[in-house]
Amino acid sequence: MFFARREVPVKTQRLNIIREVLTQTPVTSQDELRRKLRRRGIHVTQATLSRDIHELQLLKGPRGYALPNGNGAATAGEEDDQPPSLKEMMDGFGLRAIQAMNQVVLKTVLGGAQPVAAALDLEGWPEIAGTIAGDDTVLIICTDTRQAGEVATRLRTILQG
Amino acid sequence: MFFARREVPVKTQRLNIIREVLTQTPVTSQDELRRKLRRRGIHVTQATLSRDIHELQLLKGPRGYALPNGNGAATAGEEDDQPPSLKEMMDGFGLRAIQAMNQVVLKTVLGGAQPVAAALDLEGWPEIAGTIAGDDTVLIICTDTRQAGEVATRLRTILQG
DNA sequence: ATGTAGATTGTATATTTATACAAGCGCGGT
DNA sequence: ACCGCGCTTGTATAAATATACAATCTACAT
Repeated sequence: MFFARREVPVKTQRLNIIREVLTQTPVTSQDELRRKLRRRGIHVTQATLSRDIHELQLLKGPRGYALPNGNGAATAGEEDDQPPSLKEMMDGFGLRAIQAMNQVVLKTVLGGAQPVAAALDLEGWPEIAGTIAGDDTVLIICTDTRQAGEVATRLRTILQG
Repeated sequence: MFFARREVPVKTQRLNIIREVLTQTPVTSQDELRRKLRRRGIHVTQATLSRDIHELQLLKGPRGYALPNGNGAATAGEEDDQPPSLKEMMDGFGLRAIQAMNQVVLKTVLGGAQPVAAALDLEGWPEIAGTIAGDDTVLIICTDTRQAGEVATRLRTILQG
């Protein structure tokens, strides 16, 4: 018995073929995928496919497995999209916070409003009913004036830390 | 024993809350979702959630369940024209309405704010002075606090019916 | 009221997916 | 050579998800 020279990691090759199969035919279970791969000469178990699917970050919906959105290309890429922390965003973009009745107007660098608002939403502060972001201004709506004062203070603290 | 009057399909309400929960915290299993709903007073079994998830066409990826991409509203339904009704928009995108003084903050699915605001403008409710839409938030400005309360209530009714 | 059809849900279970564990392989250092 | 380390995989099984079936419940017509 001898083995063919291994120029390419078998696994990588298999991952590529999996993606190809998915663009061609719908696949609704790992076992179905296993059978389809077998027809192409690739013989692995369901367990391996489970791991492959996880690695490819495939999504499973009612129509079966699908490639991750858009940027499907980057294979081995592994940077986590950690939700950006509010502090980071504020340090990077935030300028100042001004209270106005039950609202707080947060000025940012041009283009910074959207990301700051997103980070703020993610924090889910209870005082905040919602935010709306323009280009360099985030409007923060609080349920009442007192809460707005609270929020403004806290934002200023972050701005200075 | 008597039953509360059923003004609203319990199911629709639950579906809305599921979507909201998903925008706030990651959910990696149906049982986890079940526990999170229970904290909000909704008590159903895993089997029901499995069916709900299928109906919402949620996607499951390595990070857990996620809302369907962008145009999540358009179901298998074919006909789409006419003036988009507010109800349709709310069913498709709306999450919840929070009153804040003379304003109402309406949270929506990401990308849903613009269409919902447009539909709202089209209705021309007299209590509403104007609306501003971001990505997932519509800010509704009313002429006074009382009117805002009225609007918030009506929006919630639509969300549940 | 009574009946019927369609929805909705829970229970129990089948199906599907994830993973703990151990075996095998390839590679580099000793 | 041998050892050890990291990576990959299969087996067996745990965990998660989907579904058949039956019980209600709702709406609507009789």
